[in-house]
Amino acid sequence: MIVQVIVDIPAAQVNRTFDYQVPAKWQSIIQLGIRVQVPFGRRQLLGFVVGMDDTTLFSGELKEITGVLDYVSFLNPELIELSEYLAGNLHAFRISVLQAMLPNMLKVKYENIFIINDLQKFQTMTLEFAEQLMYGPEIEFQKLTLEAILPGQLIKEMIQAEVIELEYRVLNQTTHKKIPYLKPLLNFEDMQAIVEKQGKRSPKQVQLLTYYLANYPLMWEEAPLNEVAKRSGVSTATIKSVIDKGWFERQERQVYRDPLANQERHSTTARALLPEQAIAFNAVKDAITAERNETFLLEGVTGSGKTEVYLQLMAHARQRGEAAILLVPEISLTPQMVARVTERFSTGVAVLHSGLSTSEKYDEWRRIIKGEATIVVGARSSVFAPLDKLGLIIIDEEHETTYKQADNPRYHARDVALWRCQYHQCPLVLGSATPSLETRSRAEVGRYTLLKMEARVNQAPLPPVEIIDMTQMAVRETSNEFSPLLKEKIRDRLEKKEQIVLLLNRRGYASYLLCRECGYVLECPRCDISLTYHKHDHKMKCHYCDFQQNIPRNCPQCQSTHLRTFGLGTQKVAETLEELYPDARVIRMDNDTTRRKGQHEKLLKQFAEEKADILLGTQMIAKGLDFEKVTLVGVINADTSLNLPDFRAGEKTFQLLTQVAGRTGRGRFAGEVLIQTYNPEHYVMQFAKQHDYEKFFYYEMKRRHIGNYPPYFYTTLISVSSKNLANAQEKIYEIKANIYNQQSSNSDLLILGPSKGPVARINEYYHFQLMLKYKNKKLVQSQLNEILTASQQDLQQGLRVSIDHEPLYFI
DNA sequence: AGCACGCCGACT
DNA sequence: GTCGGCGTGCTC
Repeated sequence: MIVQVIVDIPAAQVNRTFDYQVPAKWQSIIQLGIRVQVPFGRRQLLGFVVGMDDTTLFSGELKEITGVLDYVSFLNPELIELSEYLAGNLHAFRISVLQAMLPNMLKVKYENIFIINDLQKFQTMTLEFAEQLMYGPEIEFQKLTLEAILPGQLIKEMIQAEVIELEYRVLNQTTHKKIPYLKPLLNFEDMQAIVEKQGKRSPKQVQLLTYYLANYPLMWEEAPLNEVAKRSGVSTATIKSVIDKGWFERQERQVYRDPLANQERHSTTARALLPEQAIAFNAVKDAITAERNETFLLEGVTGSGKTEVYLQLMAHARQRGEAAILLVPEISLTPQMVARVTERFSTGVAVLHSGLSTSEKYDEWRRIIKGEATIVVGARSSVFAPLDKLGLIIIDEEHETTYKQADNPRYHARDVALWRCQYHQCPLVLGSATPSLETRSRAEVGRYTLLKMEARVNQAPLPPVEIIDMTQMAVRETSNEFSPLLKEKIRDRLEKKEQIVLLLNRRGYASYLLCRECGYVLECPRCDISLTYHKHDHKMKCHYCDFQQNIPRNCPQCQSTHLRTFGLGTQKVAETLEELYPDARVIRMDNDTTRRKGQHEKLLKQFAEEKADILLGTQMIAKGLDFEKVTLVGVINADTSLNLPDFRAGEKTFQLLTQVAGRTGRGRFAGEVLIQTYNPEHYVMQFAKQHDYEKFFYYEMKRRHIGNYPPYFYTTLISVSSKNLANAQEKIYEIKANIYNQQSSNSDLLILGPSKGPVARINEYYHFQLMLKYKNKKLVQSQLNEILTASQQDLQQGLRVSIDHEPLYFI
């Protein structure tokens, strides 16, 4: 028996399968997708079985697999095929893709250990190092430890003399939670006899037996030990003594770590659908029933009830015995959101999000593998859930950039979903109030089916939006974050005891330290970017590397003491709010205040319970939250993200403004939105004011068309970085020249750059990049693969080359 | 990624 | 003469 294995080394040279022989003892448990231990060179490595073809082209002698790590495969044939497709498409290594598909717990650790075969000889040979060696009870040493203490020569000698031997270990990290169970070994009569005989002696033990007798035959099969103790009112110590007496037996049972164990569940039933909801529901439902691979764009304004449609669609898939995946952005994966799903489906729901521990995630994955969960809700990586019979995938807030992984493999969950739905011949639903231009344009040309929902469930109109021209304000006041109108409205809501949401658009904005004498701006010594002021620990920090320093007293350039922080931060605005409204209770939400796990949730809960009047925050407050007492939304600075050198700046700003505007007017109270901007005439502001996504779409499409940008062109960003500026620069020109030569006949290819990265130097690495815009994917594909293969040698010269398809950030 | 093999300079 | 530097190439 021969299998094809992908080994656990992310490098171009081994980015292919290697054939191995399977020893007879494992032939019955080997299956596709299983993890195995294989000898590779003189090491032992983890590998994934991705093929079971009994023939080999290898001319040498095949080695044998040396271990099997799983008894069930976590990858079905579909996912193995998908990994191949993704690796080729994303210019990533197959092993990286496979790892990205699986919960982290399936990653292994490696240990290189020197085993001592002959302790006596070892001790004599290493006598002069005895003190540092500290021979322990086990006669093993970590490879690195021993090498640090002993000279290489001596180690070599000992290996030669077989005094010590190097062993390569692969350590599986999977653990399974077990809980103790208790099972009586006595029958009813025996137990009765004991109770009578014991009389008043050991009353607690008698109490336990009496409990069993009274409840016969309940719990006479093995039952959870803690449960028995609780119900019978005895301690675990008592139980231990009856086990010792041989009356009972302690057993262990594997259980899943259930992250939702302590949550109360009320069941909900399907709500009646509005006409538009019903049309959307039926369209997708028909596709599910017909097993048709069709992609739908569900374009619904905030509050139009998309979630209800999702729930009913998933219920329909389940009714047919099919599984469904619902992807939501990590930030929207709140307990409320999760509860909404779990309450509708009492069982068989797996929830995957970053709040879970590695082992909890692993257990959720196992439930999916075993078919115990057929509804999967989660963030980006849940798109890989190993469901065998998929009936539907839904991506909520499909325009969100978090669906694209920022580091290798840079997959986009939307593309993965498209592939999987095609494989399963089932529909894909993309939901958003502000779809990405890529998606919306595909709906425009009929590749996706457009379903619109313009009516809101609560019948309330969308809140009126007012644009405030801040250019007038700038001259008049020094503290100009708040326009008079916004100040007045805030005061009004505070008086009415209503709530306020304030958005500080900080993308592309940071507070920096500036010398008022000479204009010097404090910069990171490792990156070409200014340091950001952090108030709570009073330090200047770099947002690209981890550099931080105290605030200097004097200007490093002119020694003047007139240093001042500039720029708008949430802390600063919070202070201003305090000055303006001393009685208002403000909750601040940004990266600093929500970094700790669970903090995000906690702050939102406080606001929901009306323990605060104002919620001030960055983008993270724009999503999902739904508080009916919020009657005013203020955007303090709408334009910071507008002027970024990014062709998606307009799209992202529009999405942000629309989203945050949707935070009000959700309840019985009418809401209102104020947007402060220095670009009041900008089309983004105007369309946001009208809540008109459609008009925005057509306008933005024209701009993209003129600029040859997506969705009219594919884009790929090639970046080179090195500590040596000249090397990086040389390499990027070389890549450009190569592409230029080989693609001379490709008239649809545009090459932009090379240019310095938006931040030219990050952590001592100089960045250069090249943007490719093209229409024919196939023509460019092979070229990019060549670059990836060549990057192996480049790496040895300290050059990092990376390829990013459809980049979302230009960094 | 590691590790071995291999080919040139500075020492016992 | 040998030890050891790290350049090149292979791993079923």
